[in-house]
Amino acid sequence: MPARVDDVALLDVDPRPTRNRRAAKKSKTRADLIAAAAELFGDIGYDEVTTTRIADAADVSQRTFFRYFPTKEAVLYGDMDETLDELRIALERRPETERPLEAVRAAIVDLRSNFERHRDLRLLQARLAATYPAVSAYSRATVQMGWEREIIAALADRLMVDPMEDPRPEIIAGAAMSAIRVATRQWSLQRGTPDYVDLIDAALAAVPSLGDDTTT
Amino acid sequence: MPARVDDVALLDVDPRPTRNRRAAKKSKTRADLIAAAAELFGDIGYDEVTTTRIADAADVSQRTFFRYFPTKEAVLYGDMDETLDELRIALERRPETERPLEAVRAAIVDLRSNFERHRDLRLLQARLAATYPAVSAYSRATVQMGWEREIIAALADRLMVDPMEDPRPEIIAGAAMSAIRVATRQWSLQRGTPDYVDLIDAALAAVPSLGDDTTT
DNA sequence: TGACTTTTGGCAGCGACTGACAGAATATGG
DNA sequence: CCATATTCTGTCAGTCGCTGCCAAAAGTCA
Repeated sequence: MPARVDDVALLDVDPRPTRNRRAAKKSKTRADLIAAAAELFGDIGYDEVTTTRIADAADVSQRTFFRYFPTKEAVLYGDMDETLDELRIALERRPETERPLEAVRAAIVDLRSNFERHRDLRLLQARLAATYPAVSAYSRATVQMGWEREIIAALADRLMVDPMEDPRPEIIAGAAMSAIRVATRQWSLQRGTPDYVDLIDAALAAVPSLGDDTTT
Repeated sequence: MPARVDDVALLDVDPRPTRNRRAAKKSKTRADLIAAAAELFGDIGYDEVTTTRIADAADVSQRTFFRYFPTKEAVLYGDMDETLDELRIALERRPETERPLEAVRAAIVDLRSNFERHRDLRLLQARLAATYPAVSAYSRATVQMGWEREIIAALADRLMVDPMEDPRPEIIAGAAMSAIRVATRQWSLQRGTPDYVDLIDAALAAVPSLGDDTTT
């Protein structure tokens, strides 16, 4: 009696208000929206999918969609906040003795588990960014800028300088982001066959002595 | 009789179809839109001005506005195509013997006349980009990406490499763009008092040996 | 259970942007 | 100078992303 399974599941739901059903429901809705969006974007394309359609697929109203994500682009990069948190932590963990660029490189290698966790989503993001100008623009202006901000903050701390005055943190971060962009493009074009982290690692290795304190 | 002046001006208009009245009218409309937009943006703000309002101020319909500019942001950066052309030419003029980053630096110094020509517009762009996320995003995703593309193409030519394979052109370009961004921010915050080109020059000087062929 | 807070849906609306079409302006050949 | 072909413009109607508002539903806590 397979129907039983559902019954049990239904009965399993505590009819009494559980302490944080709200939080659970919210994160479920959020995950549903991200999943629905990813599937629709993958199947149909980015411009071709409306926010209403995504909301319908996740069984919420369009109004609710915009309570969870500020823009249509944001739902495609639903992993961003989490990833930036991990990047920040990875950067903080690097020993002070490391040279700036080496610290960035090592921190990104530490994100390997994140990359694997979101592998399919990353491939989709890269593919859509290569196809749709709106996605490309969002990636540059919001996602990559987010990464850059974290890197700049970490490097400014390390070098003990004000990043508004000393251009070096932003320059190193810009070079690193360029390397990451190249690696991501190569990875996407090869549909994820080479290891992503290895590609980034190799691209970052092409950044020369940049960031040595000896240049001060 | 000051009225005469107008009469003469009116009579001066050749009633016969001049060979390129169209082209003249088009460039006038374009210039009018840019000027009207700049004034409104400067007085009221970016989000606060609608495209219809800009079109009205330039005495055209909103539909016509969008025949001249693909987006509202584009009219604020109406000098972009012209500037990118000048940047490309300046890069091509650099002798092959120059090291990559030095060529970029020198090419940008050569744009001094462009910067002076569009000084007020540049200050406005920088100010609005610091205030309105939409402008900031457009600046990053479209304007700065345009500069970067030119620099990458020039460096790839110089180094005789495929920029899709070798990450160095994009890395050097990314570092240079970061330096330019820092300089632009400083220039904008100081309301244009220090010379813009000098600031960029100084920021670019902070980019270390990056781009030496010796790193190959 | 009942009062309180948070989340949701529906609606109405704004503004950026687009396709279609008809009329005005302009270029071109005779 | 005129007729004709070409290009540009305004108008209109429509789509879509996104927002404020309010009332209903769901969840929390005593």
